Amino acid sequence: MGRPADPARRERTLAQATDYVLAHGLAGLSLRPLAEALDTSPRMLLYDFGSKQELVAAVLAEARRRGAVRLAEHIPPKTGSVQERLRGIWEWISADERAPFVRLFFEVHADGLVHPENYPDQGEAITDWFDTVGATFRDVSTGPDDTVTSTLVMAVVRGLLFDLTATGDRHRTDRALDRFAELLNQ
Amino acid sequence: MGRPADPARRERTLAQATDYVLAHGLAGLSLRPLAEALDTSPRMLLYDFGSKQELVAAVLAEARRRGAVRLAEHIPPKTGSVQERLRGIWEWISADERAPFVRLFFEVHADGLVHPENYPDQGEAITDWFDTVGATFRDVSTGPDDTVTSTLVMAVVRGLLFDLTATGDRHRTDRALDRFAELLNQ
DNA sequence: GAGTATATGGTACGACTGTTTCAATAACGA
DNA sequence: TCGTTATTGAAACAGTCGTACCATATACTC
Repeated sequence: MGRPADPARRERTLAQATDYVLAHGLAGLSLRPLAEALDTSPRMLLYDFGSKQELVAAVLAEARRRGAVRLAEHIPPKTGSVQERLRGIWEWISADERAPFVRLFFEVHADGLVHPENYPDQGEAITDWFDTVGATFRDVSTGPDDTVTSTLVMAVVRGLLFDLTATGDRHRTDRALDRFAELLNQ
Repeated sequence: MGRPADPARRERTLAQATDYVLAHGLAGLSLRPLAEALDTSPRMLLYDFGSKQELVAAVLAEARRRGAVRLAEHIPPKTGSVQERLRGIWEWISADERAPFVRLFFEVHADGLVHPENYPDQGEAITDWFDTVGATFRDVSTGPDDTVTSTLVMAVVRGLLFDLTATGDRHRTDRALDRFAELLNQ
């Protein structure tokens, strides 16, 4: 008996908080401004999530979940040349719409380097994509469980994303990716 | 007349502060703990640097200066194969001794994505190395002012550094670099 | 209605932040 | 010694932070 719990509220708050973090970043996140933007109170945020740390963990999990869904929607077809598939991934992940995700991705990585204890599953964020990427570039892989090709492809993508977000030079980064595609194809 | 100024104190403090930031990171930097570790006071830090923001700017400039010096000392020789030169750069920059620099590098980049106004010369941190890298890999460049090869090489290095710092998997990242060297050599 | 569990608002605590203010000290030239 | 400038200490200011406490309101069963 008693008033029934409303789990939907927590989920709604989590979704909005994730939007907020994607828009404003993780670094300066503070409960009071966040609560105000979400039309709630710090009191309720702690009531639903226990502590700021748990709230952040939930937000990051939700962001990762969203990213995985979008990636699944965009799995490049196995048809086409290596260049086409690589360009497909690059164009998708380097598009302006993905900028908030990319920014949060870099932010979490940097924070994890200073406070590794807060990110016990940081390695997964890297290796999670290997199955997908490895399957996509099976024809240029060295074998069935070739993690090296996936590692290199993702390193190029992340490294160029790093460059692009820092310099904004899309032309140069696009051409560098094309160059890599050519090398990979030989 | 009057007591003579002591510019050496500011430089000494700057050097120690740079050590501290390299050791502890930029994110949680606070004047009081910093001052205590440097055996001085917040009062003196502001006296010498004006504000925390200017202090941070000075520390980052100093860190960049140190990095440039170390890189200059380690310019890989133009002799040897592409693999050897690439491995030389990778082994140097991915060594444990460089970890504080790498960490600060990623931290500054991430913070710059959230607060671009604080890092007006962020692009330089990327393009600065192009002359050196381009000269080192002139034999695999497409021309005298080929920025694409430099961009790609540095992207691979940064991307693999990202992977290595997140997963700690040195074997896999080392092999990925070798794979890239093979591709580049053809 | 009573009983009960969930959901909130308001407020204050203790710790921290960068920075300022005021005063005192130290080292020089004259 | 005196004037002058550089240096330094102690304390306070105004703000923010995450969080805890206490009361109250709400929605349900019986």
